[in-house]
Amino acid sequence: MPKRRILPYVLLGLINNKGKLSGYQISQEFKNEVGEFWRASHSQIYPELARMKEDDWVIDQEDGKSTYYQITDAGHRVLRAWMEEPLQADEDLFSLKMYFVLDETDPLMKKLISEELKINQDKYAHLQKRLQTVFSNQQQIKNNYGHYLILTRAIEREKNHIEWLKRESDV
Amino acid sequence: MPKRRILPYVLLGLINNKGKLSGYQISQEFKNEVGEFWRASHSQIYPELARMKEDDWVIDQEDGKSTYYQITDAGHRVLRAWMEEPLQADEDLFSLKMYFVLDETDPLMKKLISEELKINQDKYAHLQKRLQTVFSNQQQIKNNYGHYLILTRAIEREKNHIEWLKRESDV
DNA sequence: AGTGTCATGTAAAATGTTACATGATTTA
DNA sequence: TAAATCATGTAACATTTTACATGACACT
Repeated sequence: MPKRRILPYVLLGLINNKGKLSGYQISQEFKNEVGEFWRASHSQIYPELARMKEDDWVIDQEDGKSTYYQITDAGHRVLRAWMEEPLQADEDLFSLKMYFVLDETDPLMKKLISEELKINQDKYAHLQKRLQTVFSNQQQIKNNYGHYLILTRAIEREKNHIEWLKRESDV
Repeated sequence: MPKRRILPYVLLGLINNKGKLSGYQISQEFKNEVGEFWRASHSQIYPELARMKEDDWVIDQEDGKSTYYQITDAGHRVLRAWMEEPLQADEDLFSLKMYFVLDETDPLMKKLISEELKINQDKYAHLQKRLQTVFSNQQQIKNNYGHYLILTRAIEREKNHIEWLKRESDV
């Protein structure tokens, strides 16, 4: 199975979040929070926007200086379908998809949190087991201290993330 | 400036960590912790190992079944030089480089921690400022709740990471 | 007049993924 | 004996980055 592309959905999500955006504005958006999860250069953005227009996911309007893109109904459906695809452990799309949820009462919010919680609880258990098997004595810690540090740190980070997810799912 | 490749250093680091590894073993290593920070398919690994052998970063020895690679003195110097390059805010190589530090007393350990601390303190301050500017009233939170959530979460995550780094730098 | 930013686009190069291939060995 | 895993390699395809290009406009 070929790996699904992410870029078009990111562009769609950004355009949807802001109402309308030009290619240049999108490239600037990647300097903000969304850039933590996904980045794209302008040489990817402009051709991608053209493809999305071809597919009628967006419509464009020029104002002489810039070309602005707005999402269509078809684009909305495509974006929504992507956002509702279940999270996969190896894709790490939680924050990105969450970023595109606008309304606090959208049930997708709770769905994303519970899926992410499940994934992270499994990951936490896995890391705990790894710690036991890889570092069963002091000598192994001493000889691979960096590995030990990042593994214990990963466990702490997962624990922290799980606590936050639980807090949020109870709101 | 062309972006430096990471893959050869990862392979070098893994080989150095384990003493000797075959291409297949390296591909299996990516299922473990290091896979959190970097991944490569076997179709990347084998040609890359061949290139590294060409450059005398590694030497190979076949045992009929597998080809094992060991790091050379030249390879050691290349790996060390890469590990000692200062961390950059946009590269996120802290955990990966840390993973390749074997000895608890290696001064590189403290260096990496202090560089990462500096980067993350700046990032923390930046995120705090973003929160103030982007979400200055309740309405903005309500209309972009996902963005608000991941931003506040990012701040908490940075805070947690900074605390851990401070704890480790005092050890 | 020169630098920086806005704004868009294409081309070339590098990098990465998936598919195609093969053969040995191990396990059920 | 069939399926799974070990083990390596190449080819085709997809994606991303960097470089090349252009022109307007604002600021100093």
